[in-house]
Amino acid sequence: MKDQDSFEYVKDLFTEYLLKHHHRKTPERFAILERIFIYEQHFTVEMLYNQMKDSYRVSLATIYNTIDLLLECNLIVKHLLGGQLAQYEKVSGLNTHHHLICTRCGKVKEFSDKQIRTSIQSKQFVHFQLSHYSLYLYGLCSKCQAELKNQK
Amino acid sequence: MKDQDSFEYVKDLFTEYLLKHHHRKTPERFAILERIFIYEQHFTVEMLYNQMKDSYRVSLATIYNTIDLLLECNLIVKHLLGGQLAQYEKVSGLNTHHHLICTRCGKVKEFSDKQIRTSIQSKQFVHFQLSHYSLYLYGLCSKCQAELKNQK
DNA sequence: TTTGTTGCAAAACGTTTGCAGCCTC
DNA sequence: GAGGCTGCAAACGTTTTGCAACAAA
Repeated sequence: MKDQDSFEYVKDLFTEYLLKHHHRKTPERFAILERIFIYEQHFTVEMLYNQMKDSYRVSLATIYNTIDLLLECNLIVKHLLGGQLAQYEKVSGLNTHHHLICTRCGKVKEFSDKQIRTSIQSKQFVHFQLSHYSLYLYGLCSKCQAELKNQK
Repeated sequence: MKDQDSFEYVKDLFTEYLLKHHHRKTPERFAILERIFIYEQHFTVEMLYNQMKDSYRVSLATIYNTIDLLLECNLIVKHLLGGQLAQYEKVSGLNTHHHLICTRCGKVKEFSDKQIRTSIQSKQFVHFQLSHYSLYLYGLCSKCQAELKNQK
């Protein structure tokens, strides 16, 4: 059995999805998927575009196209955190985490809390079929707290 | 003591913020604030711009400017839910709610759950000063569930 | 009087779209 | 061979910016 976070496993899932929905298995799509699964942190389309120049050059249109497919099959999630660009993140197995976002410098930090996870996941909805969720906590990071203090 | 959700109360808070930060108390800013606090649901800049034509015409630049100020003093919150436009919402007192978002039709519904609220609000952070948070649950609304079923 | 704010229009920005040619299937 | 996919560039729509005129302090 393959490791659920390995590229091979994810590649299989994506292949299966493409076949099922009669989409084509193009080399561009797999090159993009491969690059995405290297990121440990959030990534943007711009990062992907610039950093793939050396390995397998693809157009922005293709990147957006592929990202849509990956979102549809839940291999990545999209975060709109207020900056210019949308941020994306690979979905890695079981550990859903939450986000701390500094409203001053925009820095994003992840954390995980079992009690919060449980309270959300145990919630039952009558008319809603939950697939995933995002929790964003806004506030000031330690650095910005210190800087604001010094300004006074 | 004024009702915490009344326009007069909110106006006072905004005035105080403007004075404290040496911003000017312009009629445009209060006209925008007044219109915003009529909305019971989310609103967009476009809605604000079109609907203020009759009462007090302001430019888009001024609307964006004022919205930034209202965000800074936590009288409204911003939601980036994936559509073209950013959505905003007035902050009304104590009842923080959460959002159910249909990934197919984009419809947004609110709900509130005490256990979820408590688990989030009781969380302590060492290096982070929490100001507010947003929880978005993605999935399929009942209508889209039915429509997908019929397609098969 | 000073200078922050406004309205207007142009610019900027990420993202989407149209289209001819290519390459899966 | 049919038609989905790609790259390119133009288009799109929201948001930001520059600037002269205005008005709050």
